[in-house]
Amino acid sequence: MRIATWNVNSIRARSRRVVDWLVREDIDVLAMQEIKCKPEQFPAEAFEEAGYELVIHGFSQWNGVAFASREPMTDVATAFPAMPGFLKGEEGPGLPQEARALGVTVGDIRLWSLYVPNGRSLDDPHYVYKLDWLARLEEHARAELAAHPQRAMALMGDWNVAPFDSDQNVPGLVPGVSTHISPPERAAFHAFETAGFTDVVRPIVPDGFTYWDYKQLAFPRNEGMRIDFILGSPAFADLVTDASIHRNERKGDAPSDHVPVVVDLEVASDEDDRPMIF
DNA sequence: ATGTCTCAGTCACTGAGA
Repeated sequence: MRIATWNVNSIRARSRRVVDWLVREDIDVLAMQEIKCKPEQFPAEAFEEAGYELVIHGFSQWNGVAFASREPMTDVATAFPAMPGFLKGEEGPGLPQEARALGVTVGDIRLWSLYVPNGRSLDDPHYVYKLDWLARLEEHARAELAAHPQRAMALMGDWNVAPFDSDQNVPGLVPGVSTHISPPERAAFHAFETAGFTDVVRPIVPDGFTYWDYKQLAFPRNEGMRIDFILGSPAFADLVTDASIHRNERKGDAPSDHVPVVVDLEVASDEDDRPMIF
């Protein structure tokens, strides 16, 4: 079974490219972020014709998360418990939640598609929101693991954090000013490891970025960041047989600014179960 | 030089977000 995560940066602008990649790479489940549309605007036909079911969560032209899967998805959640909201110019509790988290169950595996808030700058309310959002997510992940210690569960998406210095090569990033590299963000990310969730890709793919800005020839200069991750519970990590970062998806016509991250699991899919007929 | 990309709102641009 192959599971992937991809910040697609508008699915309407990229449906052909995404579906072609899914088919070419034989992906069973894709977690998408930044679909940038409402469910009724999602280009569903292209996915369905290729054999994928969809679960879509989007409110507007901003954010938005979705799953495409060859196998049925159940137990859909459009937020995790106590997920903070945000509204520019407003503060305090009770702000509207954004479309940044989507949970589904495929087979026995619990999967989350996550689009962590950007943070914007260290003195912006969005940065407080980002840290709070990550802390509440970590609380949920920790509670889920305590309740179901044997369960395979993955937190996959655009984390908007470069956890290590080697995870970014962006001249404009300034320590003490820029988001994505600040100690509180990195601590919020590493808290998931303390909670029992490990980056299942890095041991197999130790190097490489997952995002390059459109500006300033960032991709040809390889001025990118590694900010898209798949964190797995112990049971999920035990299933992983391989992983890959699909750097080539940053090339060619109309790419997203992020590339897909893939894990292979030793789980029999329906396809594998089908008897061979000669 | 925030030098790109995407979408909304409104109709050739600007604003917002990343």
